[in-house]
Amino acid sequence: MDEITIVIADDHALIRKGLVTVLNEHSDIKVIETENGEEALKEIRAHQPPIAILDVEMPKMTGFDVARKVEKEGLNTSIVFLTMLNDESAFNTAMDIGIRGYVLKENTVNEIEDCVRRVLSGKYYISPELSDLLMKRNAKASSPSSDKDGLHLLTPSESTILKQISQMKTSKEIANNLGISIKTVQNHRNNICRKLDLSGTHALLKFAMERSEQL
Amino acid sequence: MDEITIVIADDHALIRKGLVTVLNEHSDIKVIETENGEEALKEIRAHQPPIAILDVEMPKMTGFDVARKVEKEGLNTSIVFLTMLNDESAFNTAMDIGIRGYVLKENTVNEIEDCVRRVLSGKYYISPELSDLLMKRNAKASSPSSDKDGLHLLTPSESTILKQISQMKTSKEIANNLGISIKTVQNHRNNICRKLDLSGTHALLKFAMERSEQL
DNA sequence: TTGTATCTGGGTATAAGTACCCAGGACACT
DNA sequence: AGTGTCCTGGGTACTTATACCCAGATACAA
Repeated sequence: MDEITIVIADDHALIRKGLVTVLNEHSDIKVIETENGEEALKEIRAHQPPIAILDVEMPKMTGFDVARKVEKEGLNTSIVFLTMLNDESAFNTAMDIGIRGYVLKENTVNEIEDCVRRVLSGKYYISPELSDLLMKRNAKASSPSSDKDGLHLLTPSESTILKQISQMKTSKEIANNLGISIKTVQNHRNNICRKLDLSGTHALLKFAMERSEQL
Repeated sequence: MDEITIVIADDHALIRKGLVTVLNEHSDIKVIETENGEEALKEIRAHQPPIAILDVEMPKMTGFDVARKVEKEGLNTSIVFLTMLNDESAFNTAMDIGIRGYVLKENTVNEIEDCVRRVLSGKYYISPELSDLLMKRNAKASSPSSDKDGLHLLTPSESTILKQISQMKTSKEIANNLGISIKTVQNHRNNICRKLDLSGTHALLKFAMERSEQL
């Protein structure tokens, strides 16, 4: 099997030591130690490891800062947070960024292996202590149907077309489906953009896909 | 401290034995053993314990059947499922019923105490193995995710760019984020299209958005 | 009737994505 | 030293989407 590189970052030497010890029990894992966010980001950029385990509270750059950078640059590295704090807003922020693992330091030794294995296979690992935070998010994410956007001011034709846009159909395809001119469809698109106050490249497509379930 | 009653239900004597042993380490817990769903429901009705730990696969009534009854009758008992199966639809059904804990049998010994403690204090406990199922629930209609496409033949740069495409970033934005030329990004896009055998308008964008979870 | 909304099409312009062409430099492997 | 891959850029073309302009037809209400 190929050797796996893992970048770890924590400003406490003792915790780094523990992490390295646990991870090194697997001969196919190579650990790169760093002790602050800047170093971590540098190593992640250089090696693009499949996983980076980051302390949240670090000097120079926090784990959040690093994770946002990694996400923004689209680096091919899954981020796992390691933290002492069971904090709801921090957790939610982490989930929004797209963190793949969230482990509390209290039970690191038992969980870290599981976590790494699962994240490596493309899954998530959230410490059970955070299950109820996850449930809360879950509840929030499924419930809101707030119609605070201007969907209601769309005409029937516009709604029909918006629905098809959300299915990633092109104007040409929509025109064929509806038996009308491409130009008409394009005009409708433009009107929808104005009504919904959308501008920019693919803004409409983006909007349509995000709300595809409400259409 | 008041004594706590816990009803457990499992048709395997060995598992019952193990559960009782673990729970009895706390002198303030009184365990009521049952070996099928009907018995369990009867005991739950009679004692209304704060927690009942139910095997999912049981004769007479399954754990699901019992949980639905408990929920429907408004009994004051939190249900924890204990199961061998890491099954998505079963998990989702359990969450819809309102189960408070979901523990896989593989790691019961280590987790069951935590689980009981957390559920007793009104929280949830979901085995970390199920974290990604929980994540999927608030993400939308997850795809089959049978990853047999050519994602593996993408180079690191291509993967990086594909990830950003899935976030609906334009080539110009991606170029800015990565500090390279728009032309380079466009070339990468084209190469990705060829490798993944994609053709047609916005085929790449479509692909990227559909697989955004796997990137 | 007049006015408004809606659907329908056309024109024009710019920005972005797809689809090819090309070449130099960096790096690893033989 | 050569081979190959990868990243990097440039050129060209065609298609599509956004963003405006315009006008005729229909239907409905003041």
